[in-house]
Amino acid sequence: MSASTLTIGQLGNAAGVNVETVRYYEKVGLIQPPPRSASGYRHYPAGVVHRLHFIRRGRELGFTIEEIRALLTLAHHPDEPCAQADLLARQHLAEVEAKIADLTRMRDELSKLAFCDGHAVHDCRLLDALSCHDDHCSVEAVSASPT
Amino acid sequence: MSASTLTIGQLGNAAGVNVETVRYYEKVGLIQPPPRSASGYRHYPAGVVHRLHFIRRGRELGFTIEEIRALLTLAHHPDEPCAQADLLARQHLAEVEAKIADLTRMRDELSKLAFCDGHAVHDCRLLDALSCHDDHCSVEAVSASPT
DNA sequence: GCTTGACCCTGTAGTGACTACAGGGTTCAG
DNA sequence: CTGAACCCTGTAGTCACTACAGGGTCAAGC
Repeated sequence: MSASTLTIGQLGNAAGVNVETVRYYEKVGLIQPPPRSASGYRHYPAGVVHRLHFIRRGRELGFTIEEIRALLTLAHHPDEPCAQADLLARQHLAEVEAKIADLTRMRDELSKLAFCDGHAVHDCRLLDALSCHDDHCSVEAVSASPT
Repeated sequence: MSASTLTIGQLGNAAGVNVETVRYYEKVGLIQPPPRSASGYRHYPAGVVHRLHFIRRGRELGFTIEEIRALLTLAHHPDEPCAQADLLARQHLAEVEAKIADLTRMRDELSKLAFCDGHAVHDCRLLDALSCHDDHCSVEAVSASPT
């Protein structure tokens, strides 16, 4: 093999990305289909490591594939203003913050009801909290369902 | 229709769950297939509202379908100790906390690099942060890929 | 030259928890 | 009797991979 190119395994190793994932990124168009050897093996120019690394960093920060596609396009036009990249980052930050708020609510509710340490089920705070105590439905209604 | 039973739409309304989702829960075995009318319509006993509500609350707290299945089974045995429900809740709380930690790291990284407000792309902190600055790969390597 | 094991290929199906049709049938009020 | 609102089944789509099945290729050691 040529010294200046990489097999898909070497590329994956270099960028910290699974081989299957590299092929997936090719399929969805995040990386170009590389030249092939006579036997059909992919041979990547070394620069692709950088692109793949960019993609991985983006994923680690929680950007979607589509957002990364947009960011890569922006990165190809270094002289244009980066207002769009800015907007993407702001929107993404807002989404992440919303998810944190969601999970924090969950955590607070969960830690309120954990833990009863071996009571019988009919006293369990968790199962109790999940159940409904309106007049029109009773615990028996749940328990009555056959197993 | 009998006054004591509910159509799937009425059930969904009563428990705050989408009709399609009710059918999905039946398919995966969270709720029993109800009796059908001559024309094939599902007719639910009123108690199912309670069970569906239990499921919805569980989902809101982030439990998976399989966890809810286990909790429902536990709820059917009110005289056994609830150590297992406890364990599920503890594990789930740990997962939620791990997710919060993950997202918080993301948020911190994101808010560090947002926002450059209209600089050109080659100065953009976001794109810069995604890029790699090791010797073996250059920004040109990314920009060189055709669009 | 042959074997062995590590690597590579394609294509498909699975994950979780729904959601969104397509293409029909039923019910009921006006 | 008509039309809207509801119901049915079954399939495919979502997202970002991951896991095969069932092959082919390559390089090193004997």
